[in-house]
Amino acid sequence: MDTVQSYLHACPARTVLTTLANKWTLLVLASLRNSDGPLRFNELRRRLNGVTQKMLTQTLRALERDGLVSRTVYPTVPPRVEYAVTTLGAEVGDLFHSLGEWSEQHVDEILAARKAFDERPEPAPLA
Amino acid sequence: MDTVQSYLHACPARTVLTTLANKWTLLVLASLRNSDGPLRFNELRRRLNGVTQKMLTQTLRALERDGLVSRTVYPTVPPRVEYAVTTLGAEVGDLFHSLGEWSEQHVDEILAARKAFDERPEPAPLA
DNA sequence: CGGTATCCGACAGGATACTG
DNA sequence: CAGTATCCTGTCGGATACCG
Repeated sequence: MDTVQSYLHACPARTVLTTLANKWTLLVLASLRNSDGPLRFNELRRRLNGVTQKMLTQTLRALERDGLVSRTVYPTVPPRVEYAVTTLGAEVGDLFHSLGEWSEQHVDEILAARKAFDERPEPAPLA
Repeated sequence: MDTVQSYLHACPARTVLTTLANKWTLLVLASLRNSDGPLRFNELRRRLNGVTQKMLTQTLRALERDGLVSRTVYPTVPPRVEYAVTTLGAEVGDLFHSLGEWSEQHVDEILAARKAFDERPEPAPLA
């Protein structure tokens, strides 16, 4: 059991993926990566149609915590908070951009495989 | 709301990630990729120290469903079932191998950023 | 504007027991 | 050997309400 734990915890890919695999993380990262300059909280919110305040905050905190996104607060009234990708965040963005391109090229095959799997007949109960 | 749904569902990267981001998926894929030839259920089970039968079965079915892993049953007694990566599965394996290498190189930075974030002091309550 | 706090339903995933 | 079936717990993520 502890072998597993250490295996899983020691696995760098999991460390990275655990943050990235959440529902909005990649979308946030992609949005920030593709914009010119930093974005404010509600700008981001509008681009990610459907995200709740809670989830956007939570996602941004997780990315900030891992050093993938920077958060800059301007102490004005009303408050202004800007988010941007860091160097590290841009690198992750590049890696997942590759994954995204592969996905676009092969998603049809995956979907077809899935369809075939779901539609395949039950093995005859050898009456 | 449906904008989100269609956005999320149409995103190929999410289609791929949703399968891959589960706890054992990458480990299974990596194990099969790094072995010489196919592996049997319990061989796989032993390599992934700590996985339960249920989760291994579930993970393998998901990979098979997406066409990333092939499952071959030999109708012998006792039953023999072999799992292997498909061409598609090997490509995904390669992509995540790159991610794994990046992770190994930068996991320290991420962990450091995380530690710094967690240890940073509360902003003084400006008494 | 940019959050925090709370409640809640859905689902991933682990433990255990049984089967062809 | 290679699974299924069942139960149970923790976490993810959405809805809603309130705050500096």
